[in-house]
Amino acid sequence: MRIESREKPMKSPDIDNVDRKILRLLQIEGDLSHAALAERVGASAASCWRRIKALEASGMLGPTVRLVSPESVGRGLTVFCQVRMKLHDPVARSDFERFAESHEEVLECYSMSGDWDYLLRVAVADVRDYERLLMKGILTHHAVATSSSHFALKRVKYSTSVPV
Amino acid sequence: MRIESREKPMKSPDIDNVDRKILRLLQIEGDLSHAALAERVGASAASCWRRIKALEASGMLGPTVRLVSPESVGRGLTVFCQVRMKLHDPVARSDFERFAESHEEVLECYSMSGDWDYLLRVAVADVRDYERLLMKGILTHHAVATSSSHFALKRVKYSTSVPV
DNA sequence: TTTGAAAGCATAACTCT
DNA sequence: AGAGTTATGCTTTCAAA
Repeated sequence: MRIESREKPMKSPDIDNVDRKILRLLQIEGDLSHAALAERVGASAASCWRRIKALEASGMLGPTVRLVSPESVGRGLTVFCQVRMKLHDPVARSDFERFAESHEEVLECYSMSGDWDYLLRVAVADVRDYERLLMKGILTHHAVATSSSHFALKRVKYSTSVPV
Repeated sequence: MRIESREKPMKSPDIDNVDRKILRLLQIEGDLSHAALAERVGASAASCWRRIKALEASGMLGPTVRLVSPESVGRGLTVFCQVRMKLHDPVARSDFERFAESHEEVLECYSMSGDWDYLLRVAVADVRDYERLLMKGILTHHAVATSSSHFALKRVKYSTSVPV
């Protein structure tokens, strides 16, 4: 077997253009019927149904969710919080990760390279609300050393659909 | 009229606990039938149907989407890119914002307070892929001065459901 | 082996009392 | 709020590529 370095390395295993169209469409309009889907991708409804099942089984196609606008529901302030840990052992880390998991106002949490250990995206009502989370939650967590908060002035783009 | 400062300032206008339950459930399971919903929130299916229509009309309840896992589809690398502008006039800003809008690999873009003007979350295949976007896209944009990239090692939490 | 057309069955959406 | 009506989508079967 030779060492290979292709030009186009392959996007993903077992996925053709029809599958790709299905994924693209369902990421935008999750409640499309099989018939409507079939019409748009150029296949039969039954075929679409089978493909969807396969995509679900393979783990590519995830859950159906409805999006709600944070502002309209009183969560108009998004804050990014960089966190540096004082303890780096696995149990401290997983303890902090459980903290992030269990708090519904933190919508995203990433373990990061670089100067900061974690980056959180938080949706709160206002700065008062955020102050509470920071003081009584993040900064008092036994494993965190320090944090830095950055406030969003405007949400320019928010998309849940990853390119396929 | 007196100046008031309530303890519990009101979560949102015209929304009761049943609506809240509906929003919570639909954010997790967007394809729940009205009947299933009715059973879980303690109301009739018809009532749920009416409430959903009202929530949609009010703009609280947004589109239905299906989530796909970025890794399974070859977009496993998440990068946060902080951008500082060299031009701050409205047309330069909106020009950059249109740039973000039009590039499907940038999933989120926020106008930020503090040292950086924008924060982008980008989903790419690998660092080579990111380098292309950075060099041929972001850094060569006429309105940006500089940028700083931060790579996610692991996605600890990703939720699309805002607390209600 | 995978696809498309068709048919029956089940269930959900919407209306009316 | 409840049942009934219409419509839609789900699922299987069969035939063909």
